[in-house]
Amino acid sequence: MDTFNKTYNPKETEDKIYKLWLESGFFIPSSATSFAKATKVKKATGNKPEKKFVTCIAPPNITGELHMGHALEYTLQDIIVRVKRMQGYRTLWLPGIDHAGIAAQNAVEKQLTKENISRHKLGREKFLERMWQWRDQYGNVILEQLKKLGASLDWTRLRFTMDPDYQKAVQEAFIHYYKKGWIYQGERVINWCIRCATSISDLEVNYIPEKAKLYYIKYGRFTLATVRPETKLGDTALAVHPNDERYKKYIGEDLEIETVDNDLPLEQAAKVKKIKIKVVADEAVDPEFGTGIVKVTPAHDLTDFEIAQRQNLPSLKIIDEHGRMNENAGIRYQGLKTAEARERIVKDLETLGLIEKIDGYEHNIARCDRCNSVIEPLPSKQWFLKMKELARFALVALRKKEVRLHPERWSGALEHWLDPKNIRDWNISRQLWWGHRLPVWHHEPKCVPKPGHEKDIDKCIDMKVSAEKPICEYCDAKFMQSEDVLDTWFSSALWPFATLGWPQDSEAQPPREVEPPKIPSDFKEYYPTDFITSDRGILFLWQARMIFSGLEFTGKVPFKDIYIHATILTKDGKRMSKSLGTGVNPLDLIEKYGTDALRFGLASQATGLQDLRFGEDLLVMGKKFANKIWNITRYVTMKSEILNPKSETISKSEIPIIQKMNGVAKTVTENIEKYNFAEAANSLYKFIWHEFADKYIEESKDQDDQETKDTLAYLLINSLKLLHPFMPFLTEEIWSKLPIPDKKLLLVEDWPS
RNA sequence: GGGCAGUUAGUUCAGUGGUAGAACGGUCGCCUUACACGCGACAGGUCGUAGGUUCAAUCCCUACACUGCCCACCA
Repeated sequence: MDTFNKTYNPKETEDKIYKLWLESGFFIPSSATSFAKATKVKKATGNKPEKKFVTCIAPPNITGELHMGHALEYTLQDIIVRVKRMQGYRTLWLPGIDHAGIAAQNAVEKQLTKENISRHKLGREKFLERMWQWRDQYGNVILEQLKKLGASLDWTRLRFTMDPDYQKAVQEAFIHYYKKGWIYQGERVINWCIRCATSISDLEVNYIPEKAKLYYIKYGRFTLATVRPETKLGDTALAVHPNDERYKKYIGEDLEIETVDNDLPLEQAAKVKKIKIKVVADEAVDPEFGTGIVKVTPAHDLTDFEIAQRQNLPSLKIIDEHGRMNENAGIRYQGLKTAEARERIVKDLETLGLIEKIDGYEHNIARCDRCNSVIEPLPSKQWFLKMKELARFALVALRKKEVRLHPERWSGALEHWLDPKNIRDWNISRQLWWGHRLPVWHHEPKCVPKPGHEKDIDKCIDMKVSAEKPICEYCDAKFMQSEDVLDTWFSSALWPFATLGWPQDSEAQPPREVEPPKIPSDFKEYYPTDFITSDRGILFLWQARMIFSGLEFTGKVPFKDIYIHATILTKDGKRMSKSLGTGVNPLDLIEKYGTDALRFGLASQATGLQDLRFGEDLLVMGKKFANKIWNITRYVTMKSEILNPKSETISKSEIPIIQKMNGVAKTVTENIEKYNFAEAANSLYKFIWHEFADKYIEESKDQDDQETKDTLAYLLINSLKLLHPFMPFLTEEIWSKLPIPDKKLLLVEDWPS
């Protein structure tokens, strides 16, 4: 009786098989290994300590939907996980999602805009309700899509970065750093996104080349060039290079210059006002650029801010958080947006003859990574994490090869970023509502001591950092929690251990009076992890920060190997983007070709390159290959009614095709271990199609002896095993139909070695 | 400005110090009892440019060009 149709049909197979896996419980590490132990014939490895393999997922955002980058990433990770599981490791792959602070908040704000509501109108509490609604509605979409991909994740351990336990871990981390003196609050010039109305870190700024005008403005006897004339109103000095012979004699002088009188209202014609401005010397000035003189606007430029700190210059803030000129800009410009103010001031300066010339100029504009608005550097009170020590820890671990990057070249990039010479303190506070609120509490309003405590007013502290809401002991007033939330990446940085129960389950926990019930601790059991893979785009944002966080909080690197996979581009080498219409939806491809074809196609292109130009011909190949295997099975099962998997004599025989098969098994294993997925996939393809099918099957057609039948069975069984990590659905489906006595799921079969 | 990667058949990519490979596509012939999502065959490349090392270079070295990415940001 033929239980096989002529062609393989992924649609009838995939959901059914995934359900079978879930019901088996074998994605849960303990059940997979205990099952294997119970059923396996005792091997030489029987007495050795159990091997573990843990891999760390890059949790997708709650705004996420599966894209090609995910498809590649999770396919490769699943390949590793499935191989390890078959090799008998106790294998954990823990799924989860990230709350994605700014990205998720922007998504919900967009939704609100459509309803004509602003988040401020709604209020923080109501807005957060909407956020949680969003999380419930869309948060798990991508996880469902991961199942379509066949990812063998332990769903009983699903985590979210805002779970109650996770929130505690984040608080613990913040308080720890604070107590160490590594977290501080400071008024500094930071990157401010006008639209998102929050500060952002250096890594969240994109510099995009744009055409602008370079204005040459007269400053007394000098002329200097700027692209932002409106910041002239915030100038507190002029700076030159200390060794610039042209200007040496003016250093330290108070220079009288003519400028526009900004105390006159706009309605009146522009008038000249004379002011004095100091000339300072600073290394940061490039004598070659423009006229070699820089106007210093400490409040609205990062470099100028640093010059001002070195030279002890005052700072004058003239632009507010909404990107408008404030009262310090004078009544003439107050309230104008920066772009309007620029136009206006240029007009005024021209009227007064203070503009020498205007050139075309191309320079880099800072834009928000999340919403593409122009970034306004602003002085702002923010929280920072000192990076010097943390970066040094990570650097040492990298140099000692406690963490390895694959391909190795990425290690250099990471080391460069972590170099104490380059690293800057991390701005970890955000003026958002969605996220982990800082465990920082302010005494508001001011303390009014209760009777008997009048003398203690000096002891009262304005601010406390703690997990619990403090109450003032002198006035009984409750403290108010900081409005700010933490940068999403602060919590993501704790992912590898916070998901495993840190800090509750770790040694770091303070002694308890009553011993808690003994429950197996995931942290003790599964930390540190072995492997993580991700896109190169978050190497600094995420991997770097996980490394130093892991070292700081657990004393161990969070993973041993980082595999940086290729970025998927269109066939023309363009970025895949939904908004540009160049994106490809993996779910459409699964619909058209089947998951296994997608997985195999992607894996066979996963070389060490940094880009992967994606075309559907790969999937055509994968689909044809899936069908080929299906039909090989049909042939083999027609030839013998029962397949004997325990063909010890066959595996050791001199038959050339068997030798080749064993060689391929070795090649595949080695290449997967080296993350040469393409090589592994292609050697399998070549062997199965061109050796097994084209040659051996053709030759076997004239044979009917037992050795031939056993050989066919051996080749098929081992091909299916080796192929399973790449094409799990197809191979499991075939396995379920094979006439093999006492079989279990292919998922937990022994890996050919 | 600094760093990294790539440049091989129509396309996407392998590859090796000594006659250049795969997949997809193309052309021709085959419904051969596992598979037409197949079988058999064919066509198609002075391996980015210019030097150098070598008996010999697509592969090693140097420079250049182009493409892409990352870091820094210069007013």
